[in-house]
Amino acid sequence: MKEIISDLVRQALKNACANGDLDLPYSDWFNKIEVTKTKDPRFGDYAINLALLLAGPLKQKPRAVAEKIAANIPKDDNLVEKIDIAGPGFINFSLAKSVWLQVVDQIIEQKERYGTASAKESPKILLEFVSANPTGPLHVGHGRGAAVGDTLAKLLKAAGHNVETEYYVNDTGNQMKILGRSLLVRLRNANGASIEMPENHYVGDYMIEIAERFSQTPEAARILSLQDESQAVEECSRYACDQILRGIQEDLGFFGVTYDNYCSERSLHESGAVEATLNELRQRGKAQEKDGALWFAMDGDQDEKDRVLVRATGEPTYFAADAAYHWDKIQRGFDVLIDIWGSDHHGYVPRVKASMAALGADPAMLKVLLVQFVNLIRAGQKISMSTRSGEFVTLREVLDEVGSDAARFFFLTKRSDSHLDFDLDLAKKQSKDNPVYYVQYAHARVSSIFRIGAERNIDVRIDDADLSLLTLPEETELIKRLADYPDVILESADALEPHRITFYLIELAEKFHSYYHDNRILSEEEGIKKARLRLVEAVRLAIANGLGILGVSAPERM
RNA sequence: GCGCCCAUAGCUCAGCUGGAUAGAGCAACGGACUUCUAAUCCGUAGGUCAGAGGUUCGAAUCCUCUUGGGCGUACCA
Repeated sequence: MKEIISDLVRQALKNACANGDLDLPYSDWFNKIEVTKTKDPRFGDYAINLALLLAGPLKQKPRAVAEKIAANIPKDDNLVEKIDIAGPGFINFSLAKSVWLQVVDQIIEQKERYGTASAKESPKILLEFVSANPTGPLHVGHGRGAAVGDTLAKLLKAAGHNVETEYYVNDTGNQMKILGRSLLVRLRNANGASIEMPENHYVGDYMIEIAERFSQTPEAARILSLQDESQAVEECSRYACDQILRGIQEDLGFFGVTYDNYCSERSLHESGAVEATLNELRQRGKAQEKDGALWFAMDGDQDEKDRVLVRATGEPTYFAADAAYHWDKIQRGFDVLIDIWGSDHHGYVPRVKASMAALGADPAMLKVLLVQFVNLIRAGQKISMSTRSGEFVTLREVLDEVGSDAARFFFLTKRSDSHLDFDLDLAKKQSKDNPVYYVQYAHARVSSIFRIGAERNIDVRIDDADLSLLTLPEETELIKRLADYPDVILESADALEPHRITFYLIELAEKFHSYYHDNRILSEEEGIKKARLRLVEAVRLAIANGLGILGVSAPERM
């Protein structure tokens, strides 16, 4: 919808330049046309502030500039009902009624495609999220990352972007060794030994289950008889990692999250990608030996200090693998890399960007979304969580309690960069307090109107509806909100802020519930009935599409 | 110490990338069910946008400082 306005203004600028009304200092003003929705209906539907921006460079009064722009806007009564100049120099547009009515037709025609932009060829985006270490089950914090990531992927696709999703599996390194040793100890103890679990090892219940399952395989017996301790640890590690990763995938599947690709850290080592990256850094003079280790040389103020790539023991650090991983992403042909990380990793961002710069890539390619922690609230109290003691609430537990729909929706009720209080009691509540039900209920209500109508042998076909019968102000208002949907998709995709969809849906549902309450859809009057049915069907489609992006179901009845 | 993020109604949060008189929802108070689902709706009240400067036509939004929270600051991942 905003595109319509900006097209008009672009045309107006062109005309004004041609006829000498305006002497534009820069041609790129054409791109500075920013159309905003107005807050107050007195200011029309949309507004531009271009005259205020141009006033300075043109050395003219904003209102005078506005007059000149407005005078050059092509007249089209089917499009624009009214143009006003207001306040310090805003140009306000009121669109013609017919434009709004067409929105309804458009939604009915496009159905699930409404709000989606046509696919673009480039840039290629790689979206990496969750990537939790396969050392234990996902906890709620990962759940938030999963909800944000998966929704963002759907959102970017809807906005026409070319995006792939990926999970990076840290299946090597110290933590994997500790994991393997944790399993080996359990295995041996299950076979009569009584070894104490070393400090900082994985003691969670899930490890007991894995050990029990493992001990029933012939593999376990073979490993127990191995003389080579490190090989036994290695094999245990692989088994545990495999089992845990499978569990993670199961939980994610239950949460409606799937990936286009999994990338294994071990494979980066085995394929020589890590070594190649280190060599490249050496050649470029960005990696130097010191104190027996290989250090990454940080340029200027990229990061606080140099970082180790290869330990004195000869083992590469996580950073080395991650530098290789991001380099690998670039070589796979991706133009934009989006990583979603827990906010506790924020200090890591400059490091990875520096590694990209050192390899000759543009660090701006990488956009890191930091997702803040989740506090679980029950009965008004925070549930304390600490990873160290193993006292964390798993994603699965939350899903089992509140369901995937409520969980996904709740994770997206806040911007990802602020802390989220997740109220378990609220998420289960079936009332207006709970925004998930509120939005889903709007969808179910529309569905039920059609269902009931059909049951009562009422003609509920909407193909021949005459929308001009929609004369109530709240009907126009509802349509205007529907018309916002494509803009919301584009803008939230652009800002990488999926939570905007959530808020949009709540507002749309509010408008619908209010309209529904005051007006009978299955009206006695045939024409009005059809027009209203067509309108609410459009509402239903918009809600279904929005919920689809959130990965939340749109039930026919509740 | 240094760095990153955050601070908006009693509570939980929006605020469309610097625009016009800062908005919702809870909670509080007062109303609406013979009707297509009351899992809903309508109304009232609630603010020094943490504080102080600065930038400009214009600031919750940008810059500096202060205060108060979260996180980070490993040859861990």
